Amino acid sequence: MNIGNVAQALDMPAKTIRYYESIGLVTPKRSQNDYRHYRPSDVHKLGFVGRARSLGFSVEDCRVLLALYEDKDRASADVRKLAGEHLARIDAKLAELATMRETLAHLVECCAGDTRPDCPILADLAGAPDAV
Amino acid sequence: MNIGNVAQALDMPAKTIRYYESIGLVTPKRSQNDYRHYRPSDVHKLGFVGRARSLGFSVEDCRVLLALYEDKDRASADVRKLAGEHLARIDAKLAELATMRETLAHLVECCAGDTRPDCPILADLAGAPDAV
DNA sequence: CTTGACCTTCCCGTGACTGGAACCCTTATC
DNA sequence: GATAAGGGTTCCAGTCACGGGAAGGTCAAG
Repeated sequence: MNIGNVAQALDMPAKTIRYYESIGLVTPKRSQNDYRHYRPSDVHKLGFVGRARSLGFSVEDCRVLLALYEDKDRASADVRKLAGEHLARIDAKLAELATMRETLAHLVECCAGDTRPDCPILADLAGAPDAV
Repeated sequence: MNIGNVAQALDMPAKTIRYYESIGLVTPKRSQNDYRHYRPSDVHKLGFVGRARSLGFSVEDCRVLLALYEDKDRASADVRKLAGEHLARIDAKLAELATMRETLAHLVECCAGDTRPDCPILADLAGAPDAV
């Protein structure tokens, strides 16, 4: 398969696939005309990476996950550790975003949102300590 | 105030403050020795930006918010619109993260995490359709 | 006078791509 | 045979919001 077909099949930009090759993540063979030639196993790996990315794993995590996937003697504990750490990061991010959301939602609610200039959002950002 | 004092007072890296100047966000005067000299109003603006950033606003949003803050004839609706859009982005991100978290937490739970190689996390990433 | 803590500018690196330029290969059509 | 469309290739620059670190100027204390 050429890069375009792979891109279409996996719904992944060709640019991204080339990027993954540039960092040595999935390296296809080349045809005589220098086109990238993806075998089914390459396509499979790219799909793997795509799914891991959609779960929020970093590309470097994907590299490790791929290596574990290829290693038939892996310990599942290694995978779970990686995934658990990632889960913790997600939870931290969720908590951070939830806090932001609370504050922001409250401020938006309190703002009249009309033609008058008075605005509790700006007042808060300016450092007013009046927690309404 | 010199940049170091401001950095300490606002708990904001000096590098960040210099960066804000480099993009024209908060521009201090200079002393004779070419040191940056921050007046109280500059410090206030930096604090404003810091709080807006901590609510997740982009630096460009901060620029707009600062302009609105300085404009005594602003309409609060403009501020609320900006904040509302940002709130929507946060909600979208929250939803995305929550979905990730669900999937990941489920997979982590299902993984034995021992010395055996069998791992539902890898199986899922590999594209196995067995939703346990 | 020297030491150490500041400050300055400048440039490179981050993560994970995306956009675009300039150019090559293949196939179909006129 | 020329040409145009639609692939592919490389490389370079930009994104966002800084952070690290080098090379050097300035200032207050001992």
